[in-house]
Amino acid sequence: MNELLYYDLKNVSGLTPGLATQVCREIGRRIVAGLFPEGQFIDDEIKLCKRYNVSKSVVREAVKILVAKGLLEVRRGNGTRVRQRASWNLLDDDVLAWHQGVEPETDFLRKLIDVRLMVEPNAAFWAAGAATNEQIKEISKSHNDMENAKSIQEFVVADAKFHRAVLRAANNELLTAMEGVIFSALLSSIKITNNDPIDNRERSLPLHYKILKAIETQNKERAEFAMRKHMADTYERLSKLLPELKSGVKKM
Amino acid sequence: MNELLYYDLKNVSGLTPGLATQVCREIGRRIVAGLFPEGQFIDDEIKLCKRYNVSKSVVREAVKILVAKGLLEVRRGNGTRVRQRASWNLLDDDVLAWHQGVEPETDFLRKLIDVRLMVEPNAAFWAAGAATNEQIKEISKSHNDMENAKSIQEFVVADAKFHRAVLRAANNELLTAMEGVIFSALLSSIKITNNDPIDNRERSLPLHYKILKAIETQNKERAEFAMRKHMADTYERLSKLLPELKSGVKKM
DNA sequence: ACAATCAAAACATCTGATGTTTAAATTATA
DNA sequence: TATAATTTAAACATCAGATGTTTTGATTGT
Repeated sequence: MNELLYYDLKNVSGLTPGLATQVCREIGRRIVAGLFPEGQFIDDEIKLCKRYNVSKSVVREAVKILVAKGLLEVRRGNGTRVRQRASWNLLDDDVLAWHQGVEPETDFLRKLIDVRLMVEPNAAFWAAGAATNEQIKEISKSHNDMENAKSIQEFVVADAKFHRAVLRAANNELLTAMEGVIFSALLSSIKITNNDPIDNRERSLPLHYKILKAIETQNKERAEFAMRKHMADTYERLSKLLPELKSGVKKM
Repeated sequence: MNELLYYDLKNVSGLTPGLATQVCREIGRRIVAGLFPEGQFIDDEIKLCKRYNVSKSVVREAVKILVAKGLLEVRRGNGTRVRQRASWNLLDDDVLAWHQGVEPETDFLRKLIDVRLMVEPNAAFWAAGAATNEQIKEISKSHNDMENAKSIQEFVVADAKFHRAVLRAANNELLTAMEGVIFSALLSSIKITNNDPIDNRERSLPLHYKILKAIETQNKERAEFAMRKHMADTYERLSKLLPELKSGVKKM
């Protein structure tokens, strides 16, 4: 399970979470894992206190967080129930992180990649037009880290940081707020390609290099095209291992 | 301020929010309005209790929610500070709603529209391929409501619901999770075009009709094109009133 | 100067009391 | 019997205050 890696990328590994956060994650993971049918009531506050050995205030804070993320709905005097998945804040970092604990669902992975396909080529386009030297350096550094990675995990982390750097370079904070989608898609993908005989690095490194160069030379169209090419390649590689993935995908 | 309208669209107007939610919104609005420089400490729990006349547990729950939305960062023994804007969950419904209370910032509106431009044409494309009869009916109904709207507000609400219906019809819950971006962009736009002599309805209704028809006839490419056309038109109309808007926009 | 100690500020957690709301069970009535 | 009013139990909401832990910075001693 790559949830921890996800949190690493988010730089939240440093601070020790309080009890409320811990309980929140515990419950959140269960919900995302699909242990509760939509609309089902969860245990009441008192039972949750006993189950997790914490006081009522801790439970209440944990529940409030989950309500804020759209996973729970509290009705006074009635109880607390799990909201339908369509109401979840699926772009929330925690919610995406909790998906990492579940067996990668092909359908969800496809949706993640579809969103990447919508967002990232455009992000590359704008990055080529707007990136600062600082931001280009960040992209370049990540590319370097990909080349020098000594393990699959190191490679994935560098890969994620590369794409995050491109997103950030587009200078649109709404795009930056979507970086979780990329992390989630990458971490899910790696579970599948891990055992792939084809070398992930050999194939994707040159594609990343083209993206980097296009952004460095401020060639917007080429940056967009290179990113789209890379996405398509990712899609294709995954589809070979997961034939179900291909349905409904827009072709280049 | 259209924050209330935003919440209406989200169907959260029904349930009365508890004190924690109220305090959370109060503080959240101030943060989004930019009343605190990034990194600034907010009042400590005790002061917040006094200021809002609530108990400590209420304040703590409110703060926990704001932490969950990325607006605040709590450090034990130290204090609670406002995180940098780049860390906010800008796609969170509340965070977007709170933006409605602020004077519409041209720069942020441009970013909102840029994201719409990335997402919605693709959503229309997929909707044309995957929409159920139920979903098409929803789109059609919204289009009807746009035609019959008796006030600007009614028109905007119907417009928002049209676009939401298209998003939902794409059958990708990650896209649905972005509907807030559309609401926010629409509500901000209306503040600008409200005084526009050009009739908003006359110009955008036929464009919406084309989108609807393309989805009904399952013509993906045409649906995408029609949506892109509509977005471009919106952009153009806004740009006439706000010349600053045009910078960095990708042309069709 | 430098290091160890101490104290104040601020958040974290626990406990238990009391208020409100909801839904369901009960009772009263037509 | 069917319906309306009432009561009650369950569950969340809020408050108050006690105690613990962490951080920062001031104090103190070498």
